[in-house]
Amino acid sequence: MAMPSILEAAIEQFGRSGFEGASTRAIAAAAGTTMSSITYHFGSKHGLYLAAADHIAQRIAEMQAPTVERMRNVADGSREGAIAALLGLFDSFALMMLCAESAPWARFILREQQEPTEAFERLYGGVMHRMSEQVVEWLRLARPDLSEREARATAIVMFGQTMILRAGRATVCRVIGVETIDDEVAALLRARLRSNLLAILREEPT
Amino acid sequence: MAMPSILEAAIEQFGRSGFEGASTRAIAAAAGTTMSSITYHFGSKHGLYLAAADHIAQRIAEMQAPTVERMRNVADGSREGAIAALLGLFDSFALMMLCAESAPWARFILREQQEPTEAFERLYGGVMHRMSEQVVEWLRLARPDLSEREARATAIVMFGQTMILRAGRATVCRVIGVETIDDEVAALLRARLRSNLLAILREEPT
DNA sequence: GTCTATACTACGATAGAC
DNA sequence: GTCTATCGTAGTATAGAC
Repeated sequence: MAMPSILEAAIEQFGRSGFEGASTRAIAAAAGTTMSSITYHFGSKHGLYLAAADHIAQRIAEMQAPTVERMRNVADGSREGAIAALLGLFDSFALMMLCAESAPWARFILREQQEPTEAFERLYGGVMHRMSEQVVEWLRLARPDLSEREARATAIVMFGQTMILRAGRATVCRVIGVETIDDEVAALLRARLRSNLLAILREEPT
Repeated sequence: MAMPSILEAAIEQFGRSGFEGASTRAIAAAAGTTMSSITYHFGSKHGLYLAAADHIAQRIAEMQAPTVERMRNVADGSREGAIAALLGLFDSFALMMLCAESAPWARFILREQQEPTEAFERLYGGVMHRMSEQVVEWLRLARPDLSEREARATAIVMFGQTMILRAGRATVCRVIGVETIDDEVAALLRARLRSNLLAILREEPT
């Protein structure tokens, strides 16, 4: 990136070093400006941090919007429609987790997951809530045997299968035995994810 | 914790604030000593960071050792034995992810996953490698239809279902609709995890 | 709006008393 | 081994020039 915006530089630095570890000087320098312009535009280091969270939520929402729209047409209220919609949505999540752009977002979000601050409200309210409620809704159609709470718990652990592609990236590469995830390995992981999701979604009540 | 050791305080502070954000003064103060004792015992801030990684790996290995031992007896070389061993092992992982002690470890490890340093070598070599290879071995017995690489990819995404209980904790609580995960919610999540694993492990080649 | 200059605090490392 | 004292550096925030 030739010249990132202040927000992009902030996400990068906050993600790598945390709120305290990141320095406004370094963020400003990376964005090609000076520290005091951060004060001018965002009020303070804390204001910049919250703006960074909003920016991430907005970018994720934008990135997932076309797929969500498409899957809403696939989901016709039937069980098979819901299964197809969920497979499409989780594959879209997986592609996001695998793309390079999500790396700085993930660093930022994972910190907030472990130690939630006001910024987590921005992330959850900005994009996570709508996405998870949509998954739960389709999951209840796909698995009518599950109670509301069981469906919510299932949605979470299903999402975990996708999230690990980013959150556990270093271990993923080690276990597969590659330096970086190329297209071939990405296809392998997506295929396994899809297969697992199908096994879970098609399961009949016993 | 009345008076944490320097290592415990270091894991806490490094996990919360990152390597740069954490201060040796604050770590020393939390451990009830002074900054220069860190220099004396660990050489430098960096030396303390590596020692913290070793400590985490050792504690995880100790915590999982009894279950691994028990499951090695359960795994008798048969498919059903391997399935039972995997269910037991992943449930043990889940209990670790749910217990309070793993919170500071997770904060530390997740940073290293996103931005691996020398400390990740300590974590991976210290405990992750043995655990993941054991999972892959049993998975190949449970799912003989999978190739080596498919089994490795499956092991990863299966582990993701467990890891999200810690790595995505804030979102887990929101989606379930609770403030903290009590015993009842923990049981719900473990049951869903087990059910999903069974669906994946019992799937026959199509 | 964007810069320089500066006030004040906190950092890691080290030296040396005991 | 553990402490205090101190050095040089870097942090945020603010004031004010332009």
